[in-house]
Amino acid sequence: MSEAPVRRRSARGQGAALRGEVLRAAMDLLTETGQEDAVSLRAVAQRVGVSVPSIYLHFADKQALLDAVCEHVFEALDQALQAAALEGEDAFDGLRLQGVAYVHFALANPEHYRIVLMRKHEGERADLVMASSAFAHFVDSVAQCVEAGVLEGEPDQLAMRLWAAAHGLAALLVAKPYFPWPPLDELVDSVIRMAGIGLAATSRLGDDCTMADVVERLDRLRD
Amino acid sequence: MSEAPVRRRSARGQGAALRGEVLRAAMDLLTETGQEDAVSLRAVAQRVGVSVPSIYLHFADKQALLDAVCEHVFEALDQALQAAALEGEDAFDGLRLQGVAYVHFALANPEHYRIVLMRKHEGERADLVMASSAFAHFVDSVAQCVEAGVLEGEPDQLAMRLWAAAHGLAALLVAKPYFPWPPLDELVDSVIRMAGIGLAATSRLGDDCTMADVVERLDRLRD
DNA sequence: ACGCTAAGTTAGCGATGTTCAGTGAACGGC
DNA sequence: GCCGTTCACTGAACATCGCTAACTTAGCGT
Repeated sequence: MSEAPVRRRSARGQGAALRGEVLRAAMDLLTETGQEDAVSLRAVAQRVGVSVPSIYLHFADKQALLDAVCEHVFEALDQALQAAALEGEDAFDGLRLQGVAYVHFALANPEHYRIVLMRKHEGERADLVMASSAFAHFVDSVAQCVEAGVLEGEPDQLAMRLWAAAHGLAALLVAKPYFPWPPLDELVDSVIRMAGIGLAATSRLGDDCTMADVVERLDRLRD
Repeated sequence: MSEAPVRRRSARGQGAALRGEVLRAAMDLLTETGQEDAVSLRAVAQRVGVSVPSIYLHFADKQALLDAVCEHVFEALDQALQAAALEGEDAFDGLRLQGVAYVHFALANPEHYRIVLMRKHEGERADLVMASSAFAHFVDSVAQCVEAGVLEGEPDQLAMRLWAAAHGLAALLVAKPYFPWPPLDELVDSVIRMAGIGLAATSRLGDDCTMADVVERLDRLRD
């Protein structure tokens, strides 16, 4: 139960080395246990082979440690999205693939995703999302679709709407894993398409047309 | 600070009365403080004027108490959605209004919403969502749209997709209140319309058409 | 060898969820 | 009128949590 790795004290200038070890221990603990409250400072300290207060030499408090974890997660998410975007046949298809990749990322790292995006972040720590390049890159992708004429409007506003849809599915799947969901791939695909096509339609047809109006127009497309 | 209401012990057969008082105290504490961790068993007990272990006479553990709170919240949400549905001009418009009402409910009861829908519920406690009549009623509303020919497919599947979109926006607004959101009413309206119209389009045009395909068709509707 | 300081520890505080043994009042039976 | 049982509830304690203050140890320059 109790592995005491007997960590050697860092050399004189290398005090910051502990920071990296603590961070990695926290991330590993999170992925292994799969539940946030298993990541106690005592558990992290023991895994590193160090005493608890030593963590405070490099992180202001537990939340700061979790924030650092989140930063790493956001970078990984950013890379996943950028990789997905490149696979698309065109800009709009790239958007779709990013949506799918987004949900899959959340499913692959549920506890990380929860900490980053399902916790209440307020005040100074709130801009973690904005500070990440992931959101900025996604807005860029949306802007490409606007330039291509597929979407119309302000890219950041459009991006938020798509983000909401993707996050909704991701968050529900993470929070309610035992809900009787249909086969995942189908569900993800359908929700992402719904959002993409819905955004294209609403942004191009104007925001003031009624929903019934649009449905009527859809009828004419039937043939 | 410390109000000790000196609660009188319940009469012989009325032991269950305490359950109601504890439940109400927990709900009030949640709405007043606005943060979940302010609802400690000691805080609840003190507010009721009773000792801590007495709570365990009526709730298996703290989570059971929170579950009971959630049950009440779901009932209120159900009523809000049903009231909103009646305002719609038709079934599809009723769906839209339910979406708007859903997000507004979350914004009005952010901490309750978080506990119910943004926490991990697993195992036996997972069916809290399914057990609530709110979801069933919403599926009924979707079914009416299917019967009216506005949507096509299995109502419960369609309902999940709309739920995902609405929840996504609600969850983001609750979790990131300091994010630079655009004006709320516009945002909510646009996301709900995106989902509704997107679902109508994807369900009627078939799931296998490409997104670019649909966009091309939308172009023809321009005039 | 000495001193300074970086690097880390020991001990402890208050708060949390939870459990166990016990207490006092109300009721039924005799 | 007394007794035993049961109901409603309490006091004290445990383990764990985040966090802090005060202390110790190891390594560098001189």
